[in-house]
Amino acid sequence: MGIIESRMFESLTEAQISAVKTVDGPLLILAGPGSGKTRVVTHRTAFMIQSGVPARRILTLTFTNKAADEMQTRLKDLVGESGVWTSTFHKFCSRTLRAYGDHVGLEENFTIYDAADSQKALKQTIEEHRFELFKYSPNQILNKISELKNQLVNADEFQTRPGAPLDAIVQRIYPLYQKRLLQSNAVDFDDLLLHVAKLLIDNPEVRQELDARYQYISVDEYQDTNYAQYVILKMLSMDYRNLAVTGDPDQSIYGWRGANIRNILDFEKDFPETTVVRLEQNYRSTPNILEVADHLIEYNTQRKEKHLFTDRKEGIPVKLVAFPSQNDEVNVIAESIHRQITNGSRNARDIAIFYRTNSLSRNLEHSLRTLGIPYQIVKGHEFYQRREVKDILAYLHLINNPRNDVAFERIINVPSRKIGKVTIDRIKAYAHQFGVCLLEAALNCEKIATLKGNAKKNIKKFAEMMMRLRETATELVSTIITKIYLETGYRDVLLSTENQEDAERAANLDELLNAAHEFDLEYGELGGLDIYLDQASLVSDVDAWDQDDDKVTLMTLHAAKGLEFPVVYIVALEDGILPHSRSMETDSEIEEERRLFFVGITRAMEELQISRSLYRSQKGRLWPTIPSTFLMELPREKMEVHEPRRAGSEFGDDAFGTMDSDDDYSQQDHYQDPVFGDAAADDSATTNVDETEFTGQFPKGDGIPFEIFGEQTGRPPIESEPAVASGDRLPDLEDASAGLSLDSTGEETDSKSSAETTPGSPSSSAPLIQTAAEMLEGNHDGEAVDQEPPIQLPPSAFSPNMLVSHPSYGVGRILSISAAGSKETATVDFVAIGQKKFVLAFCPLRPIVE
DNA sequence: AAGTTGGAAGTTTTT
DNA sequence: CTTCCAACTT
Repeated sequence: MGIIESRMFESLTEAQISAVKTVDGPLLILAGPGSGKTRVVTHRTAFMIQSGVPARRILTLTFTNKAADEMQTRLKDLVGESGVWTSTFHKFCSRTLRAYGDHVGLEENFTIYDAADSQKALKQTIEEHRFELFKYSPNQILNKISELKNQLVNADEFQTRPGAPLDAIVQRIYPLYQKRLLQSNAVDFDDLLLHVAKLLIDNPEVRQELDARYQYISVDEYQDTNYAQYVILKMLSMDYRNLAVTGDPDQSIYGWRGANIRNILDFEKDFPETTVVRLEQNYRSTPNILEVADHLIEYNTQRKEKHLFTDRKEGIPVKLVAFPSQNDEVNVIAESIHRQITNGSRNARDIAIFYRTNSLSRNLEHSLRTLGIPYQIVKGHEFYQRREVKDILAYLHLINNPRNDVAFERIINVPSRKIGKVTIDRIKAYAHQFGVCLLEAALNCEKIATLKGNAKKNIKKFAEMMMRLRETATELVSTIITKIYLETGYRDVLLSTENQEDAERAANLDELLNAAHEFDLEYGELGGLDIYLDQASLVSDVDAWDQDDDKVTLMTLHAAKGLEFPVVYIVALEDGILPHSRSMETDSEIEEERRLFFVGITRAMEELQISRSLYRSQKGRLWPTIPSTFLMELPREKMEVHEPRRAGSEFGDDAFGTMDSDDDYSQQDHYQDPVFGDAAADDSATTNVDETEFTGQFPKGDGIPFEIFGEQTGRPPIESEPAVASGDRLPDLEDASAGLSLDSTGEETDSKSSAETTPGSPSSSAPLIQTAAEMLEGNHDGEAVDQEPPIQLPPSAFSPNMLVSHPSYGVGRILSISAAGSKETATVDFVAIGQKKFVLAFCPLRPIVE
């Protein structure tokens, strides 16, 4: 062992070695981002095996299959095939329940309901008992039940708080929902943990047995465990207290799912004999990136003080950029990525873009696709959420577990069998009356008096077909699926139409079959229908991410945890997005949002750009944004900042209200101003690069009036993006030097980029604004229209002889200006169409900075 | 019974 | 903007 041991340790630091060598007793590894945590855990496991711990006594728990697979692979590299069980929490619980489920009323072929299934089950419960929900949604009730389950509160244990109407409703529904799940031999996600925890609490002999089986347990991402998981770990570590947990309180981002950051903060109280190892050296990021992360996270109070350090070279500054519009944001990022890839400085796989909400990926996708940049969106559920896939899975579920009523209802009439709602209701009534599942009721359709004629015949046919399919349950999954296709004709129906969409669906079904075939090959004897369905139910988003695929990665900040990329973009640092509007109520929610941002920042190895947009569309409307408060918490003097900055002096007075001119964010005040709004402020905006003055990054006259309450004026909110004028190409990540030189010269314009972008080129001629009428006509591309969209500009922004651009008429030169004040009018000579007159206060003219 | 249409509502993160 | 659901038509 000596030789192996020394080779194994040679690449580790002292702190890491001490963690690796602590095999017995509780161990807490506080591992900062990029501190080589996975290496430590795998080396530690390898060390245990070499020290003689039987591999089957070791259990490694992670949150995602991706993480579990990686551990497995890396362990294999160290010690070869070992037989250590590496699993996600949920999968571990599922396996445990398939063996011991009888203690909690489950048969081994139970079904795992996903979120949609759970919601259907809840809705069925509500419908069946005719509950009045008042103002509450099924989802709110489900969330509450989920919360209770995470706290291991059973249906019969729930104490309502006085004066909480939701509690009262939940108290009545929860037991019935739970009863329905058990009757269907089904569990929801939370049940997987709840049942196992209860099983261990209520059955000392089982607890003892499992404790002895898993004598060495190690847990990844411990900061994200909830109470149920905590109890499970505790119960499994009573006789054999060899519990090693790894985590970072600063990366706890699943509080909303019941994760309790106290689990890690209080670990030493729970296990007083704990060995604590701190891994604070970061091997991933440059000092510049690390400092931004460190500076930010200092604002949190709920944490263990930790100081990240690194040996790495300083690298380039982190960029902080404000874009005029979200289209600019995504386009500039996409162009930047495009350049990096085409000039060979980066591979697509080196680059990632993170966002707070999935909906933000849409624009990014569009921009990347336009430039032909390969990308992958990390959203693992997507495939399994497709209708056709869910339908076939429902057949599989029903074959595996005939009591799965949700599956039954899903496919009883898919493909169409002329079985309608009335018929189904009659089956349900019978099932309810006799306490049987829907499939059994269907089998007994002869006995259902209300059914007759064709309805009865069709039901019977369906039930008999299901019984035939049931006989295939023990065959290979791919065989079962093939038989489903044959018996139901589902795939043929799709192929029989000319419909392109149906063809795609059929192709997806082929893919499903292929995947099942691969599963059969991979798992062999260890596979089987229930294992397969577990796989399908317990995928996490990040599981779908393919590290080796040479594509730009797009993912949520949540999904990004545990990963790293040389180049990272984080977008939409805006109030209400990050921090998210639904997570701004309490300090602890804000702190979690801050940790989420911290996680995003610390994924970056070499380059990082953080951006926001001055406008963002939501629900199809364009709104002005407020910068995220987190942006104020960054060490701006160490960063490369491209933010619009208020310069009231531009127009000689403080027409836009009082503000603290030293504070970039004081412009927030202007979002309240119904007349000039922030857009006016942005007009005058200068860009602050490293706190120096105007650099011309933002054009004058890109002002857009807006109404906070768009409806009140009868005019819809702005529905098109405010465009960037030519020559105002924003700095991007790979353009660091350009941005910095601007800074140093203090020059007003970026002549280099204005030369690149000719006025009138597609990227610079997007319409400033469209009226509702234009929208209706689909006039998006700046064709001349009679109606001039109203744009307000500060009067003094124009002067004779100035070059201007108009979204419809293109480029022109101002000939003269008349009648000063609010009716100030300009006569403009357009290159394309000749002279035109405009009232300056209400026209979309913008100066072209020369 | 099935398909179509209209309106309303909801939109965080995910095992 | 999207999705879901209810009411309507065929």
